[in-house]
Amino acid sequence: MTTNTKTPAAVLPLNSILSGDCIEAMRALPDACVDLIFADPPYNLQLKGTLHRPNNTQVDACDDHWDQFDSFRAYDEFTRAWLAEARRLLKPDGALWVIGSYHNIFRVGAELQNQGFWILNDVVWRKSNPMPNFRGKRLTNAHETMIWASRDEGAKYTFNYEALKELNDGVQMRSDWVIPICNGGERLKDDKGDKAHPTQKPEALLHRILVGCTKPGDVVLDPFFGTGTTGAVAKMLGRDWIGIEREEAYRKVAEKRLSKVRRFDKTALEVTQSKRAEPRVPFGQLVERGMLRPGEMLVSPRGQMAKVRADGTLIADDVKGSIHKVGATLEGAPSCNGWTYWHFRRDGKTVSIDVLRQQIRAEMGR
Amino acid sequence: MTTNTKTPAAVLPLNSILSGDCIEAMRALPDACVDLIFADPPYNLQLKGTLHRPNNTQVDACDDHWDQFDSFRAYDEFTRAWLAEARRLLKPDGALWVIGSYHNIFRVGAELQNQGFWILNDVVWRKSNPMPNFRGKRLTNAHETMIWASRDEGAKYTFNYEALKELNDGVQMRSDWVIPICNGGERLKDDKGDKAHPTQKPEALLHRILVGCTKPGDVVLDPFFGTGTTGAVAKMLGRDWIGIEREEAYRKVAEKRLSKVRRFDKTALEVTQSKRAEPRVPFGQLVERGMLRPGEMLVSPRGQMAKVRADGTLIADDVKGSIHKVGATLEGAPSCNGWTYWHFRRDGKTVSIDVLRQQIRAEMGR
DNA sequence: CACGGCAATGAATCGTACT
DNA sequence: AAGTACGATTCATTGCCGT
Repeated sequence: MTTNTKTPAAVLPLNSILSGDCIEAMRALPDACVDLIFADPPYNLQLKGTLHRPNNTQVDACDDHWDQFDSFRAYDEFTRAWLAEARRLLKPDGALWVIGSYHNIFRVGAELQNQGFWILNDVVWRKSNPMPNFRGKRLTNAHETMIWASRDEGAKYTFNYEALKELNDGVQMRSDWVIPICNGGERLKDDKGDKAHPTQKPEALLHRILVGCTKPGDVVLDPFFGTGTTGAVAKMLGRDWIGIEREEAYRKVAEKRLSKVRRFDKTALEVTQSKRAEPRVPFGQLVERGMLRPGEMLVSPRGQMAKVRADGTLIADDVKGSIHKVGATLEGAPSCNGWTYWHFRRDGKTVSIDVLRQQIRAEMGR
Repeated sequence: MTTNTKTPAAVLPLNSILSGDCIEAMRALPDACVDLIFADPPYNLQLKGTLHRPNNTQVDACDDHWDQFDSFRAYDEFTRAWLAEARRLLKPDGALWVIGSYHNIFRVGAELQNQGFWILNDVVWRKSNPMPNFRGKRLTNAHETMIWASRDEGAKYTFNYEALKELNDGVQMRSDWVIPICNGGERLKDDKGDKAHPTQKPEALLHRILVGCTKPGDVVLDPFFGTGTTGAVAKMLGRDWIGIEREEAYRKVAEKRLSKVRRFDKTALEVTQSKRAEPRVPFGQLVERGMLRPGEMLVSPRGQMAKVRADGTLIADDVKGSIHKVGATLEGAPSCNGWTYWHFRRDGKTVSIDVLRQQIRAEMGR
């Protein structure tokens, strides 16, 4: 695979399901074309005939250690191949989510790290209604594990912190998510009324992932598309999606499902923004506009004083510099947000200078 | 290492702490001599800079030398070596528990499988009070992962299903356990009042593992003993233990701690064979968390007495069972709400156990 | 003594944009 | 590319101290 077989992004097969083996299908896509990948790979180590040893002989059912080892090796090879393609398709600041159980997740996680992905969190899907352990020989297997990883260490991955915090009743979202398994009306059935897919994931899971880790208009790839939960939620949320699925029966169910999905209206898609996303206002503008006068004194919560200078810096004793630097120095702190630290007096009341910044931002919005 | 270097089990260094490197120390022990291994290996955290809270105080990070590895490869080699020795020390029907975070657990789990261990469950320790994510860049890292594995596939490992079910108030124990982090009076301090060990595990965690996966008189090995939580709980529960710890400071703290631990009395250690119980917040959690101690007496409004047992059941005269069943039997009533019926004494006052349930509910409300 | 306020702290892979 | 400056960011629990 060379990197000069690029296809213009304009011809990406957006919002469609590709048929065929996921590794082959990924090879036909250009480098760095997707923002997020959600992957729910098979974890049956025998993979029902889909797994082959490196010499192309088929792995069959086994229970002794050598065969077990062979089976692990074949699974590792499969994992290495699809993860490498997934990595190639990700934009530099893209990220990957992968879900699995104890049968496969340790192998997937180790290979992720080996390839240079940078794990951001492991997340536990805590099932509120799991299937019990009927034989009483083990604990109820009541969760699955997801790994969230950026393509590279230091990448500027998307994380809508405030949005997830809102989803979680005002406290920051944790790494353990309590979500019911997919059943009831959401569970897709085939013509005979049986479940259409053995491991259909709940839309709530994908909703949280896509709200938290993508922006509207992002491209989301699911190389193990199944009956299309990823595509359905992506469509609802106004994200573009690409699915890959080799089983025709699943593709058919997914096509039908997706044709019925409607995008949420635009205002419903807006999520709470971080302050970081708001425009930067230089402190000097407050002076330029006459909201604060040169020579005026600012005061900190602990009673520290500083004088405003004409160039938008402060001076306190022998300390000069920005509102942040002077605040940090006076507090002996490694850093300080001068906007919330400093206050001024008007009509006998003490007011945060951040109020003035908000006034300017409000004017900019008009 | 040949298999004929066996030492008679009689000379096993039971109930003592071995000093030195865990791999070397394990090599000095005979094949197939322990029933259960609990291992809390270094996590290889790979922390880079310093982290400050929003109030500018610095987070006391785990940056100890013993947690530093040069590369994944070095960590894998370390993992391979200690796991191989652990496997050799296990009896054929023995089992291993290992705890870790996303930094290391995938590598440990994969190597476990490579060596022929058979994973029985992965278990999530959901922390009720984790440290938040201060910069809002990721999800709150609110859990750690444990792997429970038998030495071999098909082994007849110990699993006290009924005991864990009783601990969970009559419903099957799940693979996700909500337990607070270790702090307050349980957290060991050094001479200066600082935490004696950066990563001391809560006794409730070990209590559940040892009640569920060992029998009285079993030998429990902890190759990363630290300040001895495994030994302390093993001693309370009447299990023999062996600890290995290379840091003298930790050994000293552990020795002092263990000298003070007392074994629970015999009736408290008997584990229920029957079925029964039903409600919601498990009474057993009060025991695991140390809110009530095995052997402690409860009293009813009419002065009936009952003793708390390690699996969360009560015993009064010849009546054994849940708080509800014992209450009903003593009253000659068809049923009884044990939560309002039973009381315990603290500081000379009589308090309903329902107060403790409300505390747990408050914790779990999040 | 009870209660409230305030400080301390826990296995953490914890910036970003501009010059 | 590297250096500099801005400025955003926390939850549950324990324990001390003052009223």
